[in-house]
Amino acid sequence: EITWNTMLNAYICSKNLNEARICFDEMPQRDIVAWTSMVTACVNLGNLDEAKVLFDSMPNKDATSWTVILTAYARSGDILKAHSLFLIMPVKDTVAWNAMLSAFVNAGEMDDAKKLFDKMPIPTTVSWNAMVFGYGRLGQVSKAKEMFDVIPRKNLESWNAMLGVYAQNQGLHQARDLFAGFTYKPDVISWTTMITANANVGDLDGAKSCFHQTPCRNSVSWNAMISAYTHNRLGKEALDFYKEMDIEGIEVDESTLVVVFDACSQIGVLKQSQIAHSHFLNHKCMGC
RNA sequence: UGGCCUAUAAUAUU
Repeated sequence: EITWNTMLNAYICSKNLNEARICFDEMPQRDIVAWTSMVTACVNLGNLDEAKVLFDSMPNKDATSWTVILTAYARSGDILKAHSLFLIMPVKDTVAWNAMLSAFVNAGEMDDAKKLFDKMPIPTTVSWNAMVFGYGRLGQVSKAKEMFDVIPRKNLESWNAMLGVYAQNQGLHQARDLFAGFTYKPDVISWTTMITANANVGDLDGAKSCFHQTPCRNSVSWNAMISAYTHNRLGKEALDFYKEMDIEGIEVDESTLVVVFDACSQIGVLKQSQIAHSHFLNHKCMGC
């Protein structure tokens, strides 16, 4: 049963829904995990309607399966549907509460989010983190900070979330202070956030310094640095950085292409075509 | 073996 599920997941991971479905149909017995995996697969491939049909035909459902479909509707923008699913699901565990909370948060509905948060039987660090993030999104930095300050057991994500609030609201000095007081070793996300915090107020030297201090730099670090330049209308510097990325053999992703395209629009036509050419070559090798 | 929070880009909202 577990090996069947492992096989099913292998098909799902390779985005091979048809094979997954055949595997699913041929399984001697389909447990709740197999059903939920299939629903998740449909959701992840953007097929919400099919996911709902599958969900409705599940012989039994637990909090996990309800949460999958709830989150799917929330992400599709149908917050009302998500909420009605939340109301009718028979057993709500902490993850389900957090999923509904994030649904409100991502919709920018912080009043609803706060009401739900206050009603949560067992708020977790994830719940507080979501609230911090949500206030920050709306530019309510002080509210975010008040929430952050009362998180009983902060994890690294809590610190990163608060750092992100400052970064997105032009609070470079506050970001620096917070960063200096981290009780965890900053990870690549913390550092990328610091790059953005600097870039958002035009401090490119600061951004570059953070970039160079980043341990285990990944594509996102590079993308952040390239866009630091483009946001400050420095297309040439952005493209120089991209070339460096290319030389270092860092994997280019869709964000890289978008950012570099932006940089191209800031420079001359001749260079644009050269860059476009090398992008094309890189693009052909992606996703292998 | 399946579901929730934090980084870069775009989009939407402001």
